[in-house]
Amino acid sequence: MSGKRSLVRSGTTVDQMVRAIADRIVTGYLHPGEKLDEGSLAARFDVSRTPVREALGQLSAMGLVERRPNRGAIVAVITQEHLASMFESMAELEAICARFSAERMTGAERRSLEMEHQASARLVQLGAEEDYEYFNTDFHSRLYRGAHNTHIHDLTVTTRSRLAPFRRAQFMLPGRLAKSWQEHDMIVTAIMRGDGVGAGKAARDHVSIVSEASAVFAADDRKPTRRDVA
Amino acid sequence: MSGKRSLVRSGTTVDQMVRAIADRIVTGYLHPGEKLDEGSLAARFDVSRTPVREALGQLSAMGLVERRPNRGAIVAVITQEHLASMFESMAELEAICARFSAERMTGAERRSLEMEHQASARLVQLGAEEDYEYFNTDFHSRLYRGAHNTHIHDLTVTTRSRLAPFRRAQFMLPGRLAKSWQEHDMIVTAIMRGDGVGAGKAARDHVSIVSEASAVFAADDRKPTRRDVA
DNA sequence: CAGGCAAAAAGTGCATGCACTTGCCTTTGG
DNA sequence: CCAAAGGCAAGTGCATGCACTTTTTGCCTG
Repeated sequence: MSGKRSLVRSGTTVDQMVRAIADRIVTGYLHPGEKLDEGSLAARFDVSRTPVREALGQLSAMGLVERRPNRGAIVAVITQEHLASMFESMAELEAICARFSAERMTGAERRSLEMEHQASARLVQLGAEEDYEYFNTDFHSRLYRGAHNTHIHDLTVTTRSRLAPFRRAQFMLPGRLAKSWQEHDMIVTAIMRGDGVGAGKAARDHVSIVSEASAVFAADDRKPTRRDVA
Repeated sequence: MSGKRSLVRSGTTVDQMVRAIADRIVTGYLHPGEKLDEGSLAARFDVSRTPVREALGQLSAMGLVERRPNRGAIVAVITQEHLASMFESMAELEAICARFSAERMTGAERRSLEMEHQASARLVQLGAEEDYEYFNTDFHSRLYRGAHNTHIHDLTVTTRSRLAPFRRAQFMLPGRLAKSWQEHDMIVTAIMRGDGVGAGKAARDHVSIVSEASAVFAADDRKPTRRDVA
């Protein structure tokens, strides 16, 4: 290939590739079932096929990509059933995190959780979709960290990221901000009074509702739109 | 490298390498912190470094291996804290599986679970450690499958395999077979009567007890024994 | 004799090359 | 006109080579 690398590299090239491709999958820029040609990807990112191959291997280990021996890689196709199972798992994982958070969060964690949560009420009033989404991610991250269990944290984060492409559906639901805030409020309240069971239940319900919304949209999202490269 | 491959290959070479190395880690043949030199591994399995590198990348994505850029790979070192978090997660995951199993297992699944469980009582009487261990694995697999949730199933299986090296400790505990059987019995009974909450609780306790036993042994398991290669 | 430095050795990271597999398209015999 | 065969192009899988980074070694100096 030519001489210069276009991107400034922070980690290794392979890491960059993993992040770049994973990002494109998670954000829905690459669609399930879409072919991932090593050569094209290599050219696209101006690296050789070797790091691309390694990246695809890792993504395949993470479940974001499917690899058929000798037949190339595609963005992992998620069946309706598997999607449902992931949402259900997510609900359970969030429930665990919320329960543990209620039992284990430090005083500082609790205060900061509640403060941020109260502050976010303003975003709801303003209807600031995007800002609220940002807060929402942060809110859930707090629950995951608050569980004080690194492994659950990891499982939850990766499951959540795998669901990301299917969550954007809920954006369109009317009144979802207010509803989401209400549900968060249930969780926060339970956590503040140290009610693990209540927090878990509230968190599970919260995810379940998102899940139902997303599943509806996901169902007719099967158009094979290709938007490959510049 | 020379010409012949020593092993008969079922999948791709990389897959073989992943399995081979993962197996050596999970079975404890390779110790946490042990250096994984690409060249040596390549020579050991008679392949070039390329597939070894890819395998290490995937294992790193799975968390079995740690990779420091430019500084090689080592078998993932699991801190006491992370180990505890994995056991705790395992307890929760098993609880979910048991709960779902109680609610969702088909008639056939329930019958076969109970039959096998009853049959295993004989292994306890005989003190057939190894056979019981085999049954035990099968028993838990049934719970994971019985949950009818592929994602939870996957999370549980991979977490379990990551804990495998630390579970062998419990082998030495006296009277553990009978105790384990009793605990299984609690789970089975709850499942048979469709008591999800009860099954979950019983499963959680079951794992917690194993966890405590293992943690004790794991604590003084830090000797850096090397048994590299032939 | 410890500390530090430089050169060599070891080992990683990526690019490239080639053999092989797969999919497709053409051709040919029925 | 269809089906099987064959060949071609595209693409994957692995080996090898080289540049670069880290680690080690051996020597020198204070």
